[in-house]
Amino acid sequence: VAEKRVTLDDVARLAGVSRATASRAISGAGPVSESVRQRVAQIANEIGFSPNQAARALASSRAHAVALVIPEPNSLVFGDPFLGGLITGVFEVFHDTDYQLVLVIMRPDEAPIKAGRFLQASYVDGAIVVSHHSHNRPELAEEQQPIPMVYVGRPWHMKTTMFVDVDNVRGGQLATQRLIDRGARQIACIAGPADMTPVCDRVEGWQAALKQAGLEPGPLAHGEFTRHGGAEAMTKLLAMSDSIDAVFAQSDLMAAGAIEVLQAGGYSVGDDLLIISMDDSEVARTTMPRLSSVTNPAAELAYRASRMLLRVIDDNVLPVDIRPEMLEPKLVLRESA
Amino acid sequence: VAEKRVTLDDVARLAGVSRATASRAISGAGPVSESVRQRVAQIANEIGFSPNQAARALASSRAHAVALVIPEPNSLVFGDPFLGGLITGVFEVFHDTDYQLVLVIMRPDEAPIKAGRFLQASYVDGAIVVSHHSHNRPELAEEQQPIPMVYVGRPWHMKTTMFVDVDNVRGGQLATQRLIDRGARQIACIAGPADMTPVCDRVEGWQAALKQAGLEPGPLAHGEFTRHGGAEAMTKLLAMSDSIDAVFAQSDLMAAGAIEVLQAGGYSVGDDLLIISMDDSEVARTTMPRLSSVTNPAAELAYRASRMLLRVIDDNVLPVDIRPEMLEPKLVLRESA
DNA sequence: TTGTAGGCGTTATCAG
DNA sequence: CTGATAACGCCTACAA
Repeated sequence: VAEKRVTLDDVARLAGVSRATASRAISGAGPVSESVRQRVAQIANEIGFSPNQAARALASSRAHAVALVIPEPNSLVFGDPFLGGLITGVFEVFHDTDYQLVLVIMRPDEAPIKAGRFLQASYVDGAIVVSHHSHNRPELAEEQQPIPMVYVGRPWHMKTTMFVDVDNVRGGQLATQRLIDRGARQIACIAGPADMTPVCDRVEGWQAALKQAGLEPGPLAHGEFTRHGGAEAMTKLLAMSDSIDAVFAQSDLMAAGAIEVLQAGGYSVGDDLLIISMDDSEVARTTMPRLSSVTNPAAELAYRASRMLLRVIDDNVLPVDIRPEMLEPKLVLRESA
Repeated sequence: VAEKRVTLDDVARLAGVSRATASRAISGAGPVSESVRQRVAQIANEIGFSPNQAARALASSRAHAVALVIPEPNSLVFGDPFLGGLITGVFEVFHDTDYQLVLVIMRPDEAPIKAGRFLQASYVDGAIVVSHHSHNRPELAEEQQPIPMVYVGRPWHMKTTMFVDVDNVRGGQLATQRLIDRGARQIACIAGPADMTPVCDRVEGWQAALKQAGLEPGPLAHGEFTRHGGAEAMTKLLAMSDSIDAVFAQSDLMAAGAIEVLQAGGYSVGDDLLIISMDDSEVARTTMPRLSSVTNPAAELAYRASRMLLRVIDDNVLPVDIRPEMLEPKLVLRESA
């Protein structure tokens, strides 16, 4: 377990070249003759050399790693299909690069200092931040950090243009309009936490669609982006009004929770009462009835965010030259509405 | 974005002490007078110093990071409740330590070299490996790596004692016995990939219970540990025999897939045909009917594995002095069997 | 308790 | 194209 590590010196000595040359040959930077490159590669392989990342990072002042920061509790991270798709997508992109992806999950009860310091510690060359709430985590603001940061979901303070998002206002409109088209008159909304921009935007879209149709805004309830949060919100809504005929839920998981409550209450979902959600994840296809849903393209957002970050840290594009990217949501119809 | 980094030298100078003293004060190692410690801390905080991890790692030859290695495709990782619970649990433990957890997801199509080199690159001080298949990934064998490795799930080659697992043979028995007790006579098994020890163990338990009850072994079908894998396996089983009256599915997700197939085929699950699974995750509580399931305590396994690793890398316990830990599975009854 | 000095394994800047 | 040589920022005996 404790054999002496093989270093670049060993490779250089055995290959009969200087350490500098061996370094160039292995890192692929700088000019090296083809014969030397091959010999060095051969030897490195034989003796099982792998460059010490710490030394490399120290000397080059590049960590060859990026962080994916999620300021949410663990259980939420691994239960939510949107976050799952996002994480998967980001991993997918960085698998094909030289960067190691480090998943940083911040608990709400955790001192801001830990993640803040992490980002400042030359541990990573850049970061992607998702699910950003407003009030907490000031250390996640771009101007606080020495490394480039890309946000998934429009940040509250628009000092940065480095973000990707789906057009959530439009998403809320699309969903609500569908309910209106199906003849619903009192349309409620199950929203996520009120301190996230996507949540506010979707509420705005919901209100806009209702207004345009000349309908009164229905009741609104906020909750966590979980099955349980959706169930609780639905319970609240039923207590607020007894004439709801449709619900716009802001995530598939919340809709699934709401459906359970509705069915327990004797409603026939998709019939007495319509429901439509947002995400269009796997979950939308496994509820009964299956959910009509507005897309929230996790994989595409992940791809765009990753590319955006790589443009800055790899291709030296300046952050000020980056334009935000906005994706169009689409309506996917199934049995629930 | 590009201000000069503040280093330990800056702190030392401003505090009027040597770099060595500043280092001791900040890392908390070695003797420092209380007054100096406070002054240094104060200054460090004022000028926003955070130690460069690369330099620290290089000098101390400790990365202050550990890896959680999962040799499965992304989609499987973020869809499976057992893996989700495991990851969550491991994060939970390391949140409270000084170690940064790095999640390493290996794709099947990925060159072994990438992960292997990663583990050798002094990137991490230890690793936890889960979901280990037999044929692939020789680089995940402990003797191949210079760092301590703990396995979740008994490894194929028993050269190491550093593993934690649930008693899968017992789990298979418990599940199958329940079906027998309910009066089932032809009991099929939906198993995970045949190259994983937990899968083989559960099959063994299934067979043992049947044999002891004097029943013929029912049909067996392998598949991926996914909803889809379970559905496919169930389809195969139905083609193999038309008198199955119960199924032991090796994961909740597989059982959920199987249920869909059965219901589409007109079976009344929990009535005509009993089904029982293993994991006892959230999924078991959201299928219709809800699943009877044998526990596979992800959080507890995560906790034990993490502690085991910490004993070796933090408390200098020798790997040879580590005993494997085996958890007892329990039967949880619901409507499906 | 504190300071001095050497080294951790690479990369990068120069000459040659 | 190659080889010295100096960083990179911190830790850690060792000596004071």
